[in-house]
Amino acid sequence: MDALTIHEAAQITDWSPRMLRYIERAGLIEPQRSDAGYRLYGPAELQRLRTLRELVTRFQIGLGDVGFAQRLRRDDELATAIDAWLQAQPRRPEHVPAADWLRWEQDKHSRLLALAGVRAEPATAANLA
Amino acid sequence: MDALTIHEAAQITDWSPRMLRYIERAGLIEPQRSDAGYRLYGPAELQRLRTLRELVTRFQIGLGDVGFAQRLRRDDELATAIDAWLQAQPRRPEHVPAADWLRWEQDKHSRLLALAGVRAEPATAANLA
DNA sequence: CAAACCTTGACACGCCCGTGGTAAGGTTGG
DNA sequence: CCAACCTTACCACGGGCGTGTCAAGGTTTG
Repeated sequence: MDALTIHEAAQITDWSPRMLRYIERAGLIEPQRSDAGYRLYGPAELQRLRTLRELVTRFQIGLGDVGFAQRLRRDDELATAIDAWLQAQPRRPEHVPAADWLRWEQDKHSRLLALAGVRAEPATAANLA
Repeated sequence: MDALTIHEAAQITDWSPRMLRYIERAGLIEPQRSDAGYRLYGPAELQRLRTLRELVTRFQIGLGDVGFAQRLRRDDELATAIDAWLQAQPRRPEHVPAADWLRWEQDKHSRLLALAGVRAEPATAANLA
């Protein structure tokens, strides 16, 4: 059997079993189930779990954000509406708004991460998948 | 002067002054400032405030979600990475995952909205902008 | 058959989000 | 000049997020 149980999968992907269930509930990674209902993580799921960790730590985003991106890609009406709204940006010639937002977004975890010494490796977007 | 102060803008867009400042802090709508630093909301900002309200109430999303979409559109590396991750969906033939996620996402506000009697009008995505 | 897993559900905790309020101080206008 | 606005900076508060732990019960395995 090349499918791992939740504890095994957790151990080698550096998540907790709790978080694996949470990630499933968020609709991000839904493993197969055995006849008795046990979660079975195959190689694909394991890889996905590892890259998910990469994603959230490297860009300082939450699982909810990834879920929202998924919803964006699934719900065309939502994507179109948001796109339309964002496109109607007021002409702001030499203002730099992205930086502000980024700073605000990242302030959340800044101290925590500084303390934890988290240092994102310069992995390319391509090798993330 | 066709630019409104924060209270005036709040009143006619049905936000609170507090939320207008919050929205600005989130990098979503940043009005001009007068010499003394007063926020000045022009017609464009007012329209954007109204459609923003439409957006969040109709799709049950948060300001953080809109901000994240904005970040997605601004940060190409992030967009590429997330896209790559989402694209690597495990082949799941007859499973319907989107519904679960949607339900989970919407459970947050369901009771509140039900009580408040919020009823999204079937506005099209196009007329939202 | 007992130990060691697994399941779902619940309680807890600290921090963030959306929101309101208030205080201390600057600006505007009659 | 004073009332009525504006600014930023805080405290508060309910609910969500990310996480751990525990209980009650079913499953797998030596």
